[in-house]
Amino acid sequence: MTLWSRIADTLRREIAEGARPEGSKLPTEGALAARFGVNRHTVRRALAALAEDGLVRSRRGAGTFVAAATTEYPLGRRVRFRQSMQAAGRVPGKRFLSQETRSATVEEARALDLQPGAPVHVADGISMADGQPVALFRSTFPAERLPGLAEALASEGSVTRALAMCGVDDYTRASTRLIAVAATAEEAVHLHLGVGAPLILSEAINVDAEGRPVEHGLTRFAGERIALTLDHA
Amino acid sequence: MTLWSRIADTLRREIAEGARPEGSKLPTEGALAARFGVNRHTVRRALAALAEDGLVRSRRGAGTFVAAATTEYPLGRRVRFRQSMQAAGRVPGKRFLSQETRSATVEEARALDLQPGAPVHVADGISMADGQPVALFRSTFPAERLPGLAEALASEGSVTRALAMCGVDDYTRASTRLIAVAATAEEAVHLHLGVGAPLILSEAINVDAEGRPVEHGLTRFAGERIALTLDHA
DNA sequence: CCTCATTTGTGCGTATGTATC
DNA sequence: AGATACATACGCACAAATGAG
Repeated sequence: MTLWSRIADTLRREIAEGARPEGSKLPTEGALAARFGVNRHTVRRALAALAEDGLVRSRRGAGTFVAAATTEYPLGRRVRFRQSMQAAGRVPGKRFLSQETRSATVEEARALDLQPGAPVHVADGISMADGQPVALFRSTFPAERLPGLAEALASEGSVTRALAMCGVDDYTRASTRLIAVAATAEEAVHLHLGVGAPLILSEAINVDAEGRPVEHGLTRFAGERIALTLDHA
Repeated sequence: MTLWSRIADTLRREIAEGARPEGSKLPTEGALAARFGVNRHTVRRALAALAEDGLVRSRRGAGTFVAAATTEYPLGRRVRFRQSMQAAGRVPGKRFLSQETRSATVEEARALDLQPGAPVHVADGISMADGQPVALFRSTFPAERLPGLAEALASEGSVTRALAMCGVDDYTRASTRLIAVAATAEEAVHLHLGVGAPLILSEAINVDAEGRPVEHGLTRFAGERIALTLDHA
């Protein structure tokens, strides 16, 4: 219909067809204006529409870039990052930022059903999809119940496999709480987002087959790169 | 910071404080430009930001109007329209459009775990908040397991109470699937929306305490009047 | 470290189209 | 039919952030 919507559709198709891969830089607004024979404002209107759909992201002084497609992440009683990413056709990745064993805070003790001050093992890290960071996590485990977990986490790089090595063959999610928060400066750096970008903060408790808590997970998802889906089956 | 964001914030607060009630018409773009001493384009940028947040809606030739506040509707294992609306400070309402008992389609039979062709009771209706339509629903029940449901629905006007009269004291949601659709002409009429308005189509299965399906719900929410929230605690 | 060209973001002025009342 | 009001589009100018050198 309108000029700007035709331009937006043209760019949309170029992105969908793969001619403009994820992360690639679009031509400058001026160049696009010349290509389509319109004013720069008209191009900007088209780019605003694409940005609203989450297809592109612009950075002042740098340019406009094709955003990564959002990955579907189902939330349910069985939540496995690795499997979910593979099901979504992405290559999962994980990097640990730090690990430590210390006394539990009041909140951690309550979440894990421990005595206050009991030892817990805490791991911080980044979850990635196709090499791009999509979430920051902090996992807290009851240290006394899971001896050798620190080494297992480091060697396996997988929560599921590390827990299996500590005798926890299976675990399920008991609860999930979701709130929206703005990215802090540190979070923004790790997730390659701007400060204040919307994050989904997920607080989860995973329990073993007997219902005893084995992990307290605090995950901050990059809201625009991950779509959470609910399936309480 | 910017001119347009300051103008947007000013208008946002006027709306939040109730100085500009729902449905009221904002001053014309020209009038706002004069009031803030800026160009009309700057006012348009501010109004675009408000429209993106869903706070206002503009109609060419008519003006810009304050949109009705969205109602929060939590989705989880226990989903009760009446209670959720009351919790959100709204007066819930329900109107049945039609009811019939017939043979189940293939999809309905699979959803309710019935033999194809088994009798089902189907109720169509409108859900309202503060007298305004917010959703169209179609509930399908296994007729053989719930004798007398039709009369119960008609007399009680509540799914929860009607099921209770049929011996289902409690039910929980087993699964929810959400997709976005455009409103058909008929849906638009019932929901007081334009044709093509975005709807959220929710397909849900509710089960009794033993896990047997008791209701298959197909609900079309007016996307701009209801915000679905997920909290499966 | 600083400079500087590049690129997006903001803002104003103007004109025309088009739906609404 | 006419006035009003929003939608689109062009042109110009400057600010602010980026990134290369």
